Amino acid sequence: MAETWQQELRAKGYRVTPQRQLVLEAVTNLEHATPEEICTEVQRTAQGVNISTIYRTLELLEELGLVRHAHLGHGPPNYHLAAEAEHIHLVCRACGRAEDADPKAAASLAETLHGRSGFVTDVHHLTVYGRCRDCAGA
Amino acid sequence: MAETWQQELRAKGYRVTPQRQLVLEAVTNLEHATPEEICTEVQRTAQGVNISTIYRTLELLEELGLVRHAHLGHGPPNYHLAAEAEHIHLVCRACGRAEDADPKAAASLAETLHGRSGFVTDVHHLTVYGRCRDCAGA
DNA sequence: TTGAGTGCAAAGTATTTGCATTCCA
DNA sequence: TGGAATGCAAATACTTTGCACTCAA
Repeated sequence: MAETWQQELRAKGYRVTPQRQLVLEAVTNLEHATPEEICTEVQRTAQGVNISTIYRTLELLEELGLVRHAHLGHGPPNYHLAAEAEHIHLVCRACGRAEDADPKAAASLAETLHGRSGFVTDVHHLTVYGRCRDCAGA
Repeated sequence: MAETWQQELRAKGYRVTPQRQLVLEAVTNLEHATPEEICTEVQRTAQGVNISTIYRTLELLEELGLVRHAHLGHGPPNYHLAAEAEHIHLVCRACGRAEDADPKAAASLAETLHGRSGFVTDVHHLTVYGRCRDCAGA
């Protein structure tokens, strides 16, 4: 059976703390959330947890490959589980809403870039700006 | 002959100021620059210009469609002339460097997204994260 | 026991805003 | 001249850091 993330943490000399467990749970439950939102979620269970711990933990979890983040426009980054189904983000510049899309749409892009520049695309980090159907129609 | 941007400004009730001219010149010369860098460039000519004017001016110029911006990672956004040859940005998550690529690579992506969700992709705002040839090899 | 992890407060970076003053039209 | 634009300073948003204390191993 696969190694748990707790075991992986310990194996690398890190410690398993309640804060880390809560942050990972929050990322799992919220699916897409900013550090601030994750903090709020974590504090529902443990109100003492500080926002700086959230930042430090997210950095660690990302380093371990458990979570990923994407930049959806001007604001803070958006975290989600790495294990979640991969997807790309479509952000509407008019109404600001974000929707998810199938990463297959970017397959040809990734292939082309790799062929031309040797660039290896991180598809689940892809954010596409534009106008959603509603705003494009207007 | 085409309307100049100065005429366009006046026609919309805005004023043509030295600051606005300098900001547009800076964006033109620097090609890719953050608000901070644009401010520094502008101040080489007019040292009194304030950073807040840079932000306000960039917002205006973008609204007029003269400049565009893209988010290249964590830092501040990156401005360039809208008239510049369109391109997409490839940002390496390992070394942090950004390179430009042909927007044609994203044509199929844009087409797919439009077909499936009606989303109109803003191709020149596209930033692709991943690993550049050098870092991918390592 | 001990040093990695945390909370807290302060600092840092990026951006926005209120307001008195300036200057384009 | 009148009001849009600017400079300045303060405020805001997001994130990082230093340090003393805590607790997982």
